[in-house]
Amino acid sequence: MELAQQVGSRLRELRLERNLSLSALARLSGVGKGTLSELEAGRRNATLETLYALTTALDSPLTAVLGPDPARATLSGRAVDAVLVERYEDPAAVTEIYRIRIRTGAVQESDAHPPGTQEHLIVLSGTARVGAASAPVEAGPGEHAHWPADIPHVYAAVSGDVEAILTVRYPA
Amino acid sequence: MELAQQVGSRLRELRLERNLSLSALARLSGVGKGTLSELEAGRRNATLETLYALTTALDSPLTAVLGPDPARATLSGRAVDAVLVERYEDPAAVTEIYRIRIRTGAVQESDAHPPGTQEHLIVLSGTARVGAASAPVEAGPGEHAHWPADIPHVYAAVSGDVEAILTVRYPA
DNA sequence: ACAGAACGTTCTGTTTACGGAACGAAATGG
DNA sequence: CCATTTCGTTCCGTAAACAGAACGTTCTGT
Repeated sequence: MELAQQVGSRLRELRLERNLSLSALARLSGVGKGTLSELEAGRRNATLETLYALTTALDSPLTAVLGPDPARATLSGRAVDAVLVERYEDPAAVTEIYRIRIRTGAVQESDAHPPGTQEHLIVLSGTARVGAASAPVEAGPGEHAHWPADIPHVYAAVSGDVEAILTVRYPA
Repeated sequence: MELAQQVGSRLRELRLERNLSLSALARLSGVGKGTLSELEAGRRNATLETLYALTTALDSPLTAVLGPDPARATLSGRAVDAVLVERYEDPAAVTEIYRIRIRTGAVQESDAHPPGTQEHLIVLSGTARVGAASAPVEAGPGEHAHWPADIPHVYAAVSGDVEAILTVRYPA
């Protein structure tokens, strides 16, 4: 089964990253050697208890062997790929944090968001040109930009691909 | 078993939130009625396949039935509580994103981090006074502050508790 | 070169998670 | 007011996940 195979290969990856032999992990976790062998081969649908014993021995969260979280939405546009890292709702506003990459050679325009929306960008690498469509600013590695997003705004990479953290905050 | 009981009660919560009967969820998910009954009672160690069928029918990520992620480390200091939201490693640096709250009435001092470390703060609510110990700055809701963290620095809340997003980036 | 240990896979018997049927209780409706 | 449906739990036979043993193979060390 496909799910079992995905879990199996992730399990094997984690084990090898830690330079553990299959036998060693079996001993550490208290899981049978044969069980682990077949799990890694994707020939078993593990029980939660078994998975928990293994991930605990691997000092990993249980989620490390489950697929990428489908709730972690990804948005792809002309020049920007974004993956949602976190989303909070508080009484006043909704805050979303994205890990984004801006590709060179293209400009992405975004229409106005709800009134009061603000965006912050912290650049990790590359140089970005972002902000209000009428007055974009540049931000290099380690720098920050901030603009109102309730008017049309743009994202572009000036030099090299840009890795950055984008925070969007809009009234509830 | 304790793990099974936690999963069971979360499963029941999710089902009730959606106003589904146990029988209806069993039908939707293709899981046996008896199986689901005993799962919710915490009397079974579910198989991944079964859990996946159930969470899919509930339109929830698989992680919704697993406990809170223990990898989400929390740090508590004199004035600051921080929960790690995300951590990336790239060839050049490590980036950590925290959701933090700064309590009023106390000042937290932090010693110098590794050379080259930078911190960014985006304030969601309240007014913070943060930055180099020798030259802190104020940032109100929606504002941003940025300082080198390889020297002693401070965190304080000027008015009301401060909710904010803290990004720490230091060379690998 | 050979003994011994450790490796990962395959086999074996037991336990248990599974789907479905059977059950009594509560809700529904004609 | 009784017939029918739907509810959640319990029972049952089967399939499979489990721990541990047995196996051949590949390291390790003397």
